[in-house]
Amino acid sequence: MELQERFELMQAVGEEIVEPDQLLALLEKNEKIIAYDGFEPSGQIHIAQGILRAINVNKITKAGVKFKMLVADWHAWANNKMGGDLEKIKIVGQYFIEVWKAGGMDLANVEFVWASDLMKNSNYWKLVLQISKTNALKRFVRTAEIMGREESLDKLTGANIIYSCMQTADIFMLGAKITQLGMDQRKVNMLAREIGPQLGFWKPVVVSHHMLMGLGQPAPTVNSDKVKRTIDLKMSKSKPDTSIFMTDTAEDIKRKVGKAWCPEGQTSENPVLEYCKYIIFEKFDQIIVERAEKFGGTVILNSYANLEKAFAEKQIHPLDLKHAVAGYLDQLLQPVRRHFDDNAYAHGLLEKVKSFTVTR
RNA sequence: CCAGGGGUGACGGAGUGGCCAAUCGUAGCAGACUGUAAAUCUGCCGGGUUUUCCCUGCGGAGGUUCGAAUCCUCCCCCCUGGACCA
Repeated sequence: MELQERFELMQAVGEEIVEPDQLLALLEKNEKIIAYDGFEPSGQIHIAQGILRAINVNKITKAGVKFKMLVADWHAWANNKMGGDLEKIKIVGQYFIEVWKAGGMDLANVEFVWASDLMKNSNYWKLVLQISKTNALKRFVRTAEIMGREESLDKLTGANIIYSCMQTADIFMLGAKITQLGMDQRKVNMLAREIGPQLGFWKPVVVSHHMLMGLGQPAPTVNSDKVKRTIDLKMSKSKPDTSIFMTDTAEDIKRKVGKAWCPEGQTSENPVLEYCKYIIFEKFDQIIVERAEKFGGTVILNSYANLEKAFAEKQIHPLDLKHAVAGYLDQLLQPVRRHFDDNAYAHGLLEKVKSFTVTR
């Protein structure tokens, strides 16, 4: 594949790339490149981590980059997920892997890595310590948003500081020249760029993907910072009715999409349109919106741009669009549901995960 | 370790011996209204399938009292300042 084409695939993934010319240089070397993303097993997995993650991984592996999916069990433990119960976290991690395997990800160049295995290497903890020594405590505190935490000395624990150092160490232990996580993870990735060379490693290229927004009404805009806003809006499993889980039933999807925030004619911060753009048009060539004759009959939109234009001009009513979106999402989730129905191992995992209480 | 302040339901935050399952706000849920959602209005919002009924309950364990979220004792945790350590 041509260099330019590979670069464009990466650009399609990166809402922000630091820095593009360094990415280009990296691709140009034509050596084996590893990109990674990490996940705290913290409850049910939603479509942003499932479908969107698969779409992006597929682009990256298509560009000739190997992808490592880090199951961050110890990180989740440090961050007190699943009540801080490592055994539960590991079960959730196994469930995550089952979802990914069934969720349309091309696995040929994907490797699943458990954090608890990664850190069996004693160099891991040596590196964590080295990293922790590079900066004043304050600097690590400022990365709190990667854990979904406030930058508050009262609320963070020592484990949260270790977490930041671990996540930085992960990059180098995995050999990741590209960190390909969500926009909410940029602070640690930036830290890694800064201290990688100091510790004799490389400066990873940070390719941050878009964060899918939740279905609920967006909070009023408090700060103008774009990254903060993204994080405010992002889909969160702690609000179950504003995120669609990978194993939701058709009824769940209908209900959740039906309740979604979707002002007529408004194209910004509109989750229903956003899912069309980032998911449905990535998977289908067109969206068929079925409508009663009195509302104009069925229409076919063959690109997101056309849909957005029609919606802005109020030619497409939110309710009709919602029906269509729910249908397409349901189609995409069918194989996952089927896997969890047919496979006894996967089914058992899901039942367990559903029985666990999610903690923030 | 010492002194002072504090721990209340998903969160914020009242209540300081009976009228407290616990004011109020937010979130959540249900309904009404809009061809969606939102806004607005109404109801619910610890559990028991209805209840003027029962159970659980205000950090934990005991105690005083006819009666405790409210008083006492011990313990745990958090905050502020200090001591100790360096």
